[in-house]
Amino acid sequence: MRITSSIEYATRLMVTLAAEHGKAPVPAERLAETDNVPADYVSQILVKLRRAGLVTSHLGSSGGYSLSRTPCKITIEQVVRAVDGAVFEEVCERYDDGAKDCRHQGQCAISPVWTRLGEIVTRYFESVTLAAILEQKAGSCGASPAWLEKLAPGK
Amino acid sequence: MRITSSIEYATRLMVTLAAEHGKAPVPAERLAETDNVPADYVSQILVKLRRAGLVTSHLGSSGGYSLSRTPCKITIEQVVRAVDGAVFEEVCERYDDGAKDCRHQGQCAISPVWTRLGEIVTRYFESVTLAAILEQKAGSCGASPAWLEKLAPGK
DNA sequence: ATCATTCCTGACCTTTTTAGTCAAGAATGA
DNA sequence: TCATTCTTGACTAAAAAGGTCAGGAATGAT
Repeated sequence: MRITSSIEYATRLMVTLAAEHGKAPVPAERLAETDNVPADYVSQILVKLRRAGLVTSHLGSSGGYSLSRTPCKITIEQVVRAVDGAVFEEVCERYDDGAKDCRHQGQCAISPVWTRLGEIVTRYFESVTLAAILEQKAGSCGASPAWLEKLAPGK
Repeated sequence: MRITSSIEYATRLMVTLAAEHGKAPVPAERLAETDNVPADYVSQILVKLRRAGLVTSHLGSSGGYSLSRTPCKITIEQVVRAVDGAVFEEVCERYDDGAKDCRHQGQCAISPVWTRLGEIVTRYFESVTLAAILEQKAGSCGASPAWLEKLAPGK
């Protein structure tokens, strides 16, 4: 299981745009340099982010991209969904030719394990906003943000 | 993000073996049929599970595979690690040519997000045992097992 | 108006990973 | 002794990830 380059890159771009929020739009080319992302790839990712309504594009000279809303209102969940389509893919029926003899139906107890995992991951991603990441970066708030707090129960 | 076929298949095999725990070893071919996994693929997966010490093989006629310990002591985390090598791969440096100009070092605030996710996923997998899945399957205990309980805090 | 800037679209390519197959061989128990 | 069952490792095919490219259209600056 791993974080794809699209997700990593998209997150970098969004964090950078968050830092520039309120200022002038940032051209894709500058984002590519700043965030160390291949120039032709960055455009593709930005298109997805735009279609998802997370960023706004401005044509013409001194154009570029900017966040379409405040960094507080944008979560990693939204970023991941924008570039990958879904945070967690359904497992059911993927590994069973059609649905015949599917181990995931009726009495199967395995699929709930994956479904639950998807919920947990989604829940976590929803709890992390661009603003929180930025805050962490600036080191402006001493204490760790909520999403970095220790897990509650057992070891 | 998704569950690979290896993980899904390995889990099916382990659950089936858990159900047969204490009885005679189960041949790979029978596992393939029972769990609807390609026959030649099942052996490969079982080899990994054996090398990880999760199952024991018995040669000769009436041989086969059996769990190497009680289903209570085997977690999904162990199964995933056995077939995929790691539950969650490090993100750092994967997307930065070498380490030069790496966004993941020093002041970068993104990598902790992924690291934390890895911890959460690992923690979850560690909480799910084969015994728990089996119990759920049998419907023997009315209430949901711990790992299916509602998440604690906010919506 | 013109023109450099910047985004838009979609096709294309390469590499890596996933998923699955195959065959020869060695150990074991009946 | 021999059918059964695992062992090993190489091999292949398909899908996904990762990245490139080119032609075009919109916009703002001058």
